[in-house]
Amino acid sequence: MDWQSDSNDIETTFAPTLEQWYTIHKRDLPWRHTVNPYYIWLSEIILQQTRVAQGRPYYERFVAAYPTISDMATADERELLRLWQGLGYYSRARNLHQTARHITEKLAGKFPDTYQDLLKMKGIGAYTAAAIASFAFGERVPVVDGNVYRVLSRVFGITEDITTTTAKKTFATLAMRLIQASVDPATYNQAIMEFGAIHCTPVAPDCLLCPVQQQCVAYLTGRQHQLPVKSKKAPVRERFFSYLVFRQNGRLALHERVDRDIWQNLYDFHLVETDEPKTALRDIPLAEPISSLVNTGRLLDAPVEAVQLLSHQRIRATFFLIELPEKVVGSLPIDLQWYSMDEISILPKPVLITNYLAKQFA
DNA sequence: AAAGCGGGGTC
DNA sequence: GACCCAGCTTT
Repeated sequence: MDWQSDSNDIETTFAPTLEQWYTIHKRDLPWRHTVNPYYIWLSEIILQQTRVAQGRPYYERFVAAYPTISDMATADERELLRLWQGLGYYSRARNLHQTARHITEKLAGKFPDTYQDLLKMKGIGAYTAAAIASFAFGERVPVVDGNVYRVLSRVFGITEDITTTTAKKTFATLAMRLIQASVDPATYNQAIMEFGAIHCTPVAPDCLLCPVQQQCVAYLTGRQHQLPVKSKKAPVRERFFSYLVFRQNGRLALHERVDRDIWQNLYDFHLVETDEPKTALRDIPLAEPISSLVNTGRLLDAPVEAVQLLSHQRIRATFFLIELPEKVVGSLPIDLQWYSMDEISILPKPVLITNYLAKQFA
C-alpha cells in the first residue's frame, strides 16, 4: 500500500484532527473537570435528549444535593423528582435513583467500570455506557449520539435513514473503526460531540472553517444541508385536559400520576380527559363521587386555559377552581389528597401545573 | 421495528 | 411551525 495515500486516509486522520480541533475550541463545562464515574454518569443522564445549556444548572443542583452516589441512593425519590422537575423524560430520574441504589447496595458502591457492565444498569444504553466507559475509565469504545450521526453522515456521505436499525449498525461500525486511530479515546469522543454541537451544526454548519472540509463528502458535493437523512416522526397527538382544582380551607386536592402515561410519579389535580375541548364546567362528564363534590362547591373565577407543548403531544388544558365549604367532610376519591400550599411547593409537578399554580395563586 | 416519553432553544 | 437536543425502555 502506498504510504502517502494511507497517511492521508480520512479514516486514520479523522480522529486526531478532531482531537486537535477540540483542544482549541472546547467549552469549559463542569463535568469536564472530573473522571469520577458518578459525576460523569449523572451528567450523561441529564444530557440525554437535552441541550447543555438546559442541563447544566440541573447538574450543579444535583451535585450539590447529592455529592456522592450513596447520598443519591438514600434520597427520597419524590425529592429527586422535584429536583428533576422541568427537565422532562422523568423516567431518567426514576432510573437514576434505582441505579444509584443498585450500585450502592448490591455492588458495594463500586461503579461498573466496563462498557459491558455499564450496559446492565437501568437507564444506561449504548451511548451512555460508551460515554462513561471512555470518560471515566479510558476504554476505547465510541459514543454514537445525535451529533455523531450528523458529523459522520456528512463527512462520509452516508445517506441511510438514521432512524433505521441497519443505519445505526453502519454508524456504530464506522465509529468503532474511527476511534482506533484516536490519540486518546476519551478526548476523541468529547471532540466529535463538541464538534457536532458547536461547529457541524444542524443548520448553518461552519463549513468554511472546517478542519475536515477537504475530506467531507457532503461539503465537496454540496449536500451538507441534506444530511443526515432522518425520516419524519409521527404527528403530534392532540389531547384535551379538564382539571378540577378542589380547594378547601386553603388546601388543594392533588393526585399522583401512576398510569402508563406522561408525567409518571408527578402530581396534578383531578383530571377529566375528553376527545373534544371543554370550556364550561357543565359540559364535563363527571362520575361519582366527583359530581357530588362539584355540586356542593362553587366555581371560582373564570376557568384558566393553558397549552402545554410536548414533542409528541399538544395538551389543551382548562383549570376549574372549585371551592368547597369548610364543613363538608364529603369523601374525596381515593387517589386525591389534600395538600397545603407549602406541601404542594415541594411536590414534583409537570410544568403545566407549576405554571397554573403561579398564575392562579400568584 | 416502532412507539412512547418533556421541555426548551433556534431558525 | 419544524427541527432537534451527549437516548432509553417497552411493546
